[in-house]
Amino acid sequence: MTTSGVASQARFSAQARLRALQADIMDLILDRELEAGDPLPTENELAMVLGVGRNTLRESLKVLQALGVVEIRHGFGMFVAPSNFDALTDGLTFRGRLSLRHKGDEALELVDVRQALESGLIGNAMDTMTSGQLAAVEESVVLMEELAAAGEAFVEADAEFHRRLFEPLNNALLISLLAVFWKVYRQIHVEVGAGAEDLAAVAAAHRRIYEAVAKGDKALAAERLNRHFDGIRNRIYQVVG
Amino acid sequence: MTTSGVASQARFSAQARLRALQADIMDLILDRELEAGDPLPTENELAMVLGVGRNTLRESLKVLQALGVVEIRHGFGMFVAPSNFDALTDGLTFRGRLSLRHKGDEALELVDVRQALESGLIGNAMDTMTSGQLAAVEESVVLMEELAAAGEAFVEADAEFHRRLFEPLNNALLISLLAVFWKVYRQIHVEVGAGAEDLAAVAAAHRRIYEAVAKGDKALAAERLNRHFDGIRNRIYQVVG
DNA sequence: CAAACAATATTGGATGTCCCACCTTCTGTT
DNA sequence: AACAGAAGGTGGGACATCCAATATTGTTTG
Repeated sequence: MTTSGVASQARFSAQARLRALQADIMDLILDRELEAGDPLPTENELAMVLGVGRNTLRESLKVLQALGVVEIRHGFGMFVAPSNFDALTDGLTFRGRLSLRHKGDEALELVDVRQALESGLIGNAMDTMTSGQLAAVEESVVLMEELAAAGEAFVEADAEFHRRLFEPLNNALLISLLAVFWKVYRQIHVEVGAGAEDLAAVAAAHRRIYEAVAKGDKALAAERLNRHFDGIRNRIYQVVG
Repeated sequence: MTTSGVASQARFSAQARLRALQADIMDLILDRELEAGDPLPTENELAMVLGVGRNTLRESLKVLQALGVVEIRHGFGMFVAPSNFDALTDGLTFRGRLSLRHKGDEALELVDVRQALESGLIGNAMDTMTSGQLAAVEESVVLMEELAAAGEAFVEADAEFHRRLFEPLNNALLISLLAVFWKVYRQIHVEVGAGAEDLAAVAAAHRRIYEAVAKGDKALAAERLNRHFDGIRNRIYQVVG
């Protein structure tokens, strides 16, 4: 039933045929019960099996690579890939930058979703957070404060803070999504050139969030996360007027 | 600074070059201040400008199409596209199906994220929900009940219920993400072949959610949404357990 | 004059072929 | 035994060529 011949004469639109080809490749992986890391047939072999030209096949393969389905290693082969959300990052970043030229709607929507995820899940994360994980969060706060005192930006420490905050949930998909939103926001932020922010104030806001988490006060932690995101949202507002 | 020559001799990895080409195309769109719906140069022209072969360019364009950045219309041209998350859907669906062959981790993670978004945002949605929107939600409930009474599955009505629930937030990105998670879950569900579920019970669960929303009780609505997702999670457990 | 039809130009869709770049593995020498 | 180099196989990339779809233009026809 699967691996339905894409090469059949069907009068599908071009886009539908491309997606059908992608589906056929994915079905082939599932049919052969390949797992992450397993090798796929060579390009020529796949093109033969699926009944399409090599260039056509490559177009689909590159899409699947971007989707994190396959990993392509030059001179070695193609393999079933572990999760990868780089593609989503790129796409959303572009959307966000494009929207900033107008009303910034998409950029704001992105912040809204990230806020919903973080403030909505902080309670769950606190439920299973170990003392070691809590210490790691504070470590990020301290690093941010040190960098702020030195007048240096702390993009990486900021990202690390949020990542560690939700590590206890043990949800790779969530971590990936948050990373995507973080990267997109950061790119937009760079684009906007908002370099004049108060580093110390940002670091302090993160410490307040940490303190609420350390106290075990879920409502307060969610509230302070919301305040943090309000600040981010305001920065975007300032740019798009 | 933008549109850096990808064709330069740099010894980047193949994947990095592909992504650089994609970035160049997106930069070109931003540099020329094109907006959604505006036409892009032809394939040949773009290949010329970016200094790559047409097949190489096409591979990048297909990726951008999958990411919802450009829209390609056979025989007409290429245009800056409106948002499109079909690609994300496909990739996540594949991941979920693949994970079901083992422990189902990714499928469960997906449900967790969807649950976090819905139960975390239901309060915000209720804040701005109009009476008309509330009526639309009930309409979906009634439809589900009718279909359940007739013994028919109500996949579409179920999806519509959740979509309408969060329409008040006016966040296209969120709606898209929820739609993605819904489709992925549905595909996994079909794959799993869990057809023997109690339609009436599912419809009743949705009515209880609606009633909590109608009463304006945010905590209760969130609680009942959580119960609903617990049921979904259990169904996945039954399959992979 | 207007509507319907047909020819054409333009654009993307697809394939085959050729050569290059990269990685692994084998093999032979030291 | 260890290292170096050769060899084979893989994906990367560029053309050239033809196919297919769409919109436009021009002609025909009522």
